Amino acid sequence: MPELPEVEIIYRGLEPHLVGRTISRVTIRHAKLRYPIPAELTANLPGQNIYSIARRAKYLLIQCDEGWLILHLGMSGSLRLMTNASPADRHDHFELALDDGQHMRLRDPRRFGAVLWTENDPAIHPLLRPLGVEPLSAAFTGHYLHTIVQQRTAAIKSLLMNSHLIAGIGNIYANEALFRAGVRPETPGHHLSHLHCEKITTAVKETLESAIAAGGSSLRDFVNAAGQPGYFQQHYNVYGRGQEPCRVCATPVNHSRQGQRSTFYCPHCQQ
DNA sequence: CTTTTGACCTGACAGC
DNA sequence: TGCTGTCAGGTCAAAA
Repeated sequence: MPELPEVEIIYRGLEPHLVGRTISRVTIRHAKLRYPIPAELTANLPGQNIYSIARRAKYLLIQCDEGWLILHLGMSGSLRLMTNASPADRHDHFELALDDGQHMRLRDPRRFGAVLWTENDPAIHPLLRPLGVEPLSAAFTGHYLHTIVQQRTAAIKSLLMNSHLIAGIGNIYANEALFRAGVRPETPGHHLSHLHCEKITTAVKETLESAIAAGGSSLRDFVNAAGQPGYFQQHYNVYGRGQEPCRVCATPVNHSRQGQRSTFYCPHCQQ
């Protein structure tokens, strides 16, 4: 479920509750996620203080005394904080108990998520080091996008979703951003002009920022939420709207498949 | 090097 | 009520 805006909201929601706390207990119920959860966390994390939290792409980074806990929610992961720990569900795989009695619980039915540990700077972790630019950072400019797509034949949607180029744009927001930019998802990278790239970077930032802003309103309920901020009741322009009329021009939205991912676009608004 | 495909998992839903 | 097939918000490794 989590795309970048949701991970950002989770990060903001967790931050005030975790920073400054001490980990009192670690429970691993099912270690087989995308990578095995390191068994030694159970012994090594308790007693460590939490200094800071950060987000990089869709990874959540929790800085402790002796290293960093790296979390990824995959396709179906969710995190929630609770004061009174209810009995664990069969998909509740990992849990941190804090010194103030709160519990942070990871649920992930499909188990594509990850819980990792590193004692080094997470930026050089093998999974994070190859990541490209953060789409919301000042480094993600039309000029930058143009330089990377210029010599590539792959579809712009695939390029936007390539985390080694731009980190953290998932299927929903790739579709939505390209609608906002007025660019067809299957356009080969090297067909895009500098102006196209300016429009796309602006559209990516605006789309992500508005989703985060919409999610911000549910932030207040984060602790009590059932761990499912959902997609903030986003109303999408094209994603999931195959055959439905475009909100701008009423042309039926086209639904196709690129790679093995669903692609949606308005044949009139996106040329 | 770039691009595409397969794999990892479970659950929800449509259709028979 | 099953059963089967398809699809789902991610992303790495291997193949082409």
